[in-house]
Amino acid sequence: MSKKKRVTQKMIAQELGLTVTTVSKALKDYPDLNPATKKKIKDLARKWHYIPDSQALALRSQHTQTIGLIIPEIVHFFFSNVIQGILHSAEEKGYQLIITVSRNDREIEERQLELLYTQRVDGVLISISNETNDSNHFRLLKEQGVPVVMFDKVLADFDCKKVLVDDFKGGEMATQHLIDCGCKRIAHIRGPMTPNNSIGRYQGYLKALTDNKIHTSEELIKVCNKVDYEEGYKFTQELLQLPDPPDGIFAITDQVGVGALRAAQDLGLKVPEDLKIIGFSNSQIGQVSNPPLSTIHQPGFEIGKTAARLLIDEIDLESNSSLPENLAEEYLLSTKLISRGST
Amino acid sequence: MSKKKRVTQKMIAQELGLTVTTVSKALKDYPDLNPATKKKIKDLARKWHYIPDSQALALRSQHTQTIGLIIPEIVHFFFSNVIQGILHSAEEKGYQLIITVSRNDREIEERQLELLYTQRVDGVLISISNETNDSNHFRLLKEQGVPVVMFDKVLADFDCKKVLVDDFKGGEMATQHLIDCGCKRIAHIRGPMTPNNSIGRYQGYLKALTDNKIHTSEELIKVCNKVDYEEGYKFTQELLQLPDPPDGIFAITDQVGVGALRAAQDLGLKVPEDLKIIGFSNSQIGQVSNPPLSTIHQPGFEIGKTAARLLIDEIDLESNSSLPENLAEEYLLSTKLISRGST
DNA sequence: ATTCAAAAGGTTAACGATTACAATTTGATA
DNA sequence: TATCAAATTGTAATCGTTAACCTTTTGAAT
Repeated sequence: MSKKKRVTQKMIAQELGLTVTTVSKALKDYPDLNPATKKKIKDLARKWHYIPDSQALALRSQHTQTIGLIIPEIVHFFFSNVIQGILHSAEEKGYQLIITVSRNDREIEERQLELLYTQRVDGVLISISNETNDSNHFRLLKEQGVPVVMFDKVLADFDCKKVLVDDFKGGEMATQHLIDCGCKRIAHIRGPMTPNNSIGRYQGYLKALTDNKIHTSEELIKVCNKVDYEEGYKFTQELLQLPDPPDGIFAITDQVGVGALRAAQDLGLKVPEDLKIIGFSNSQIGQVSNPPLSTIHQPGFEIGKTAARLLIDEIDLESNSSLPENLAEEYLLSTKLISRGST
Repeated sequence: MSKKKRVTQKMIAQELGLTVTTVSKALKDYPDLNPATKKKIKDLARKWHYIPDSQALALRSQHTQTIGLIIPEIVHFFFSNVIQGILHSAEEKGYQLIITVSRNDREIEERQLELLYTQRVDGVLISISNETNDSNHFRLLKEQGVPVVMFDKVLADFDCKKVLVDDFKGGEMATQHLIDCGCKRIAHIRGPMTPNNSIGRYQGYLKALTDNKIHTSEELIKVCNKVDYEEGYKFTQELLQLPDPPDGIFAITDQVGVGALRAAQDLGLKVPEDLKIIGFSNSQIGQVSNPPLSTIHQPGFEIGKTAARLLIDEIDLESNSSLPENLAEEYLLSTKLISRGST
């Protein structure tokens, strides 16, 4: 079981009859060392496979090269893509990623934030929980000057960089697409009342209708709570049983959209002939439904990549100068219409 | 911009005219302190919102309360569930999770392993990349006594705990189910030749056929490379154009299964009447296909939960005693048949 | 009054690495 | 030869926290 001790500079110094200082300098290529000594040290370090201890480095430099992430849920196509984007940028700049999940619970979110603070992450990326509508729990990080970047679900009253999908335009595009396909009476199965993206998509929907002088109607708007397949199914059943049913449905997500698709088919309707449906997100689920679901592509990877990049830039800036830079910028990433069999 | 300094024990000590030692003792509830002093310290710590610095703790204790994860890809329903399970156990035991992705590349896997080592994670969870078939890169961790637990895709020749799905039984169940539904000629669209899980499922398939005295045939077995929707579609087209086409298909994943479903429908076949199809994994995609896909449930959450728990137990044991315990155990989690419209 | 122990707090070294600031040696210049 | 600077290595403090081991004070038992 002879568990070898981890190789430290001290061990190298002892072996060569030198001080830790000299070893440290050699490994960091200080100019004021005898090249011969430097070589000896480097050779031994390589031979013994010396790897610096990031804990010690962090203690001294006050930087951990680590960023923290808080998302509402992890089993989710969109967030998986976001994580992939974040990892892309993080790797590029030599940062590690600690992942936590808030389960859409304001209290857990607060605890995770504190844990990340304890871990001394250099910055935090967060997509806010649905329950959260104030930013008090960010005070600690703010005071300490730990940069925060919010993405997807953001807090209007918190002063930081934000990376968003242009939900408004996306909603408008989706609705306009239905109109272009000949729909006259368009329903919207929307998300909960508070999160910014469900509001944005809803407003885009209204805009498109108004622009095309189509009358909006209360009975054609359904509000999801859980935003899943079942709700899509249920609300579509309701919509199709109206005296004057819709001929187009814009669903807040692909999940909901596929639920709608299924409900329509179960009621004997043909999609897209009798009813056209469009979703939002471009998740796998819509690619393989029958017919495949038209949707609005939401660039998860790009969001993650951009958010992480902005965060790391801010971290690097922070440690170089302490100039107050312009915060509170919003980065709107554009969506793309993907037209498939359902419209 | 007055960036407040992080509260340390030193600051508390200064404020109260005490030493850091006393503060440390108070916060750790040592018995040999004047209760009054202890209270003063604790009160101030709370008031100033003191939070210990885990970097300093880690340096001293040589434990980071952090585990590292390496998976081949992140945008994946199964792995998302695994992560959720891992987070569940990690949170329970007060551990943080650092996530990395190997992109199924042996070299990246090696680098990630080294990075995790640098980060001084207390243990590593890994699902091996498809490319990897030796365990040389684990030597460093092994020497240092850093526990490793492998899950899902494991390395036979590496001595550590392993958490697996019972792919063999799963494959057998899937095939048996097709037989029970009346299939006489069953095809298998399998995964690549090396990973243990694709082999296990394949062998389960063979077992079921043999047990039921059904003749196996080379032409009914297709080998995937990328294991996706497209391959499922393509191979099913080929299978259905055979002189004597199959009446049942066991697909290695739900992705592939849905591809198969679609190919069959596009060729004018009715599922399940003309052809029965079963997948593997129980991913979302199969729940919403039309008809919904029968499948074998692969308990991602449980795998993650179990693997993380085993790892953390091993870490805790390691630091208490250094008794060599029984490694190399395999934990087989059982699968479950989910029968839906496609069979 | 003397002795001793419990109570309460402090000293110091340690974890691993970095760095400002010596200290020593060497060789060149005046 | 005396002086000084360059070359090379070492000393010590620091980051935040802990813990083994002292020191001082207090008061009780003899």
